Amino acid sequence: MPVLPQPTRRERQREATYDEIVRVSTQLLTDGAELSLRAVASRMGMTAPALYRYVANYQELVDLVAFELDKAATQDFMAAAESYLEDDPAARLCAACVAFRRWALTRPREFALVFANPIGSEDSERRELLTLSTSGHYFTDLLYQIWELYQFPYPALDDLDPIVRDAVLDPLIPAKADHIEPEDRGILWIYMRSWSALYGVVTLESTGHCDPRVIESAALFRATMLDWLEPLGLGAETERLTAVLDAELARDRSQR
Amino acid sequence: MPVLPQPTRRERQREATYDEIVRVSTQLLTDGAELSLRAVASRMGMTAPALYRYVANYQELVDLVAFELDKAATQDFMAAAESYLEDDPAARLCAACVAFRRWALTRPREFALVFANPIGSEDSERRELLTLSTSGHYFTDLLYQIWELYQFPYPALDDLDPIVRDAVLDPLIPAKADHIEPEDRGILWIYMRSWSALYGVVTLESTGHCDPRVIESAALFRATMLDWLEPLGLGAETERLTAVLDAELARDRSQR
DNA sequence: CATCTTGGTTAACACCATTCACGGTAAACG
DNA sequence: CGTTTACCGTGAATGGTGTTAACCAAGATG
Repeated sequence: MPVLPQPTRRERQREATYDEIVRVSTQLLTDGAELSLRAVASRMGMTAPALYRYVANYQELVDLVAFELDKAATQDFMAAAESYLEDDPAARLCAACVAFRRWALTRPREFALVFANPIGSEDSERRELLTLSTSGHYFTDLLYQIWELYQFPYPALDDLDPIVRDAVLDPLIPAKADHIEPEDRGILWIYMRSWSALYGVVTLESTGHCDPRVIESAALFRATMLDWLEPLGLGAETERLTAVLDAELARDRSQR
Repeated sequence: MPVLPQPTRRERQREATYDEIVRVSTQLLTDGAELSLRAVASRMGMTAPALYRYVANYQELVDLVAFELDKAATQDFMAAAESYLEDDPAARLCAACVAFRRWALTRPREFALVFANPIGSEDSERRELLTLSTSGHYFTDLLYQIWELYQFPYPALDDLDPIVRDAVLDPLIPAKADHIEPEDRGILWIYMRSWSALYGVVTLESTGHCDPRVIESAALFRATMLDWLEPLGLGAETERLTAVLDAELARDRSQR
């Protein structure tokens, strides 16, 4: 029944301006300007009310841009990871995490928009969009690859809090979980735990609620990362991965 | 030279309205309304421009309110802690952390204002205010009390990254450090590390970037807390403190 | 008493999101 | 092909925001 032959001219036009809205919005942010409907419209040579033909309200625009920023940032993370071989997911994860931190430090406004944007627990609309987060999928995937290689221990379903069990079986967070066997979903618990640790340091640093010298030295971030090597079965590779971490962090400092 | 005999009538008046501004502002927030100069002024029976006689701009008002909210929240944490004996700082820390989480979950807007409010690294004005944060002082003090009792290991100054060493010797973060001997300042490193872990979970939960069921179950928070018992020399008391944690968390659930 | 400082006012500017009534134009349909 | 309809933009208006400038009255000060 659903026939979608070819997008009609009008549909193409609509999608084009839709894309332009997102493009201009992100551009606006990276230019250091405020994100506002008026500013976006004005840059497109339109008036603000016209944008309401494309987004329901301001918040929707913000969410849209957040999604797009996340997608673009993930490309960065992937690029950083690809400095290392495909069969070395541990090194790739280290590089990706450093890239994540770098992004959070160089673009604090964008970081806050994507990762500190408050989401009401009842707001199912925005929850769904959050679930699609590209970076979340990428990081879970990296973690899964590490597990395939190193078989780090994870809790059995029965050992999990029943509510958490439901949560890992049918996750409402961004996670590429479809290809993980239900019995192995305890891996997602490890993901949440490690993610919350990484999130803590990086948010602390990005928002500046941290001694500037601690940020400069990256010591807190580094220590947190090292703490998580053992639980991910990477204890034997500590030396090698520390080198990877330090190399990536050094690249940061020289760039700044 | 500096003579301050008694505050003149005008000075008292000024301070009174100043206090009222802060009081009305926090009230506004807890009422669920937006914090705006106009709203504050209107509630005080004044006009917005008058407020500029007291605060330089909107951001300064926000910082002022953030400071005040933090102070009030700390009173909550202390009250929760006082359910346990003064000579049991470990139990008190657990209770305070749960209270911290509870506050972050019930008042996400206030939490974001205080703990996710971005602070530029060059903005020394706001940095100073941050350094005075009441909650930070309280938590460092609790941690120090635990150290006095349990003597958990901490890095020697020489083992610290030189930059971090400077940071713990002359901290730019909220920390009650004056009474800690310089050689013992490695304790502050433990503080930063444990704080960043706690901060990660709580921020994740408060902003909603987390599966709602994980929040409901408090499993992530609980696991993070338990992980930090060992490094704080509380490994032998795991059972007792787990009970404390669960009791406090249970009180949360019943209240909601 | 005259002067100056302080703390408030009103008016105005430049933004912001959002709604509504309208019009033109391009697609869709008979 | 002509007519209708749906879409996409407009301008105008509403009510909100922070912020500045000119002004003014009352209290403090010489």
